[in-house]
Amino acid sequence: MKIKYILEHEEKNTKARLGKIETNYGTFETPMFMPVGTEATVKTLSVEELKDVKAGIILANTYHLWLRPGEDIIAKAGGLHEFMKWDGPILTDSGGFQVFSLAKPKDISEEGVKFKNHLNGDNLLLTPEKSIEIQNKLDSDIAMSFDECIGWPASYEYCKQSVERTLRWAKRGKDVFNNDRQSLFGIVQGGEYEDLRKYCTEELVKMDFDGYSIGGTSVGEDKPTMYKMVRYATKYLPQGKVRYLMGVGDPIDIVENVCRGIDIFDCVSPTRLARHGHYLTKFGKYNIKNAKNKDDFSCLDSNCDCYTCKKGYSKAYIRHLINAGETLGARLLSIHNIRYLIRLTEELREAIKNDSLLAYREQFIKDYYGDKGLPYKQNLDEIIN
RNA sequence: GCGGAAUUGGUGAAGUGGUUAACACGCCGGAUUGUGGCUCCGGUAUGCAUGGGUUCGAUCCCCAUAUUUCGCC
Repeated sequence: MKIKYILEHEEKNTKARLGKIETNYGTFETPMFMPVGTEATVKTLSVEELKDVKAGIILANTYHLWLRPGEDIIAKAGGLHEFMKWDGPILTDSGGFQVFSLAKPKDISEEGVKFKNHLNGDNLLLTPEKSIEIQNKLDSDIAMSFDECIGWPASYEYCKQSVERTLRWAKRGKDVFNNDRQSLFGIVQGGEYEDLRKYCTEELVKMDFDGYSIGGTSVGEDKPTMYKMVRYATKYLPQGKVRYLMGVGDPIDIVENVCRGIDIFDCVSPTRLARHGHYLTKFGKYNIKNAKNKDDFSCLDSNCDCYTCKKGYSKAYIRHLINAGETLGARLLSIHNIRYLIRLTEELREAIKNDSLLAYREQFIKDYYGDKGLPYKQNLDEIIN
């Protein structure tokens, strides 16, 4: 079956929504943070650990799995769930972000995008049809349309033609889509221009996707710009379908965008930060490598319910592991960071349920930024109206 | 005991008779957003073994001392 989004409650004072999504591999509540497992693994975590941090769904990457080990191997294994032994929901990204991060403008054409396989130098062409075909074989629960993710800033003219292309690519992908057990999302592009975001959203809605996501964010723009881009899309999206904001995972961005009507987020940050020795807490982001942690035998965050903190692994020990390049360090911090972000969405759900999201947001900012205050000018108007 | 060579920051080391002593590692900070997994960006010797001397000026030249190291007896 396709996924089913059930809207349970709309927060009274903001655009936030409480809901749940039913899939073939279980139901999860939204808003939800989705850890990234590019190579069919959330880096350093076992599936038991993923369950333990209460991940409702994870993301895997079409581009990477296409190159290695190849979608046919995964299909032969019985699909991605069976291959990686994860029995929860999976969303596959289409490769659209690699258009932004790996391909050069000259490699992008109407047909698709040329890539160079870094493993053996092969020239590869990824097209909307190919991306969908791969995702159909991977058998994830949610497939993403192949879009053109552009950087920021981008001119109106470039965004406009890019939106048109993304819409044509969305249509081409939808036409060849062939997997009853899988759902397909459209991706809203349009840069920072409201009329383009609106147009793109409305055209995608006409095509009737199973859910919608917002792309082209966290590509270098400032926060207020990102929040506007989000609002330009959520304004025109149907209430009965799920909204997924791609690539966003700074804690404040999760809070702000939940307020603007987003249901799902994904981001590499908790695992990448972990590998580089950073950890998140209610009171901000910290660097475990700082010399002051050398003999600090307290845990990362005494209020945290993650395995790392409950077990009582100390800052001094984790600092040592990170400095020594031991993978357990990255793993303990990844568990902590992912749990932090998922717990953040749990708290947001609770606040939505109680219609107290604005107060929660206020307190979050106070705790996380302290005396420094918000690093940007807030616009409450956007959240409320 | 005799003779040679060496001595530059936490480490390995470049280097020059004349403003800021290269580079690398480490260390100390910071960055990281639909992940091309050890990446990127900063900072980090007021001093070149010690004491004398030559010189307008010495880390660089000379002498002595110390230490290390090699060879010979």
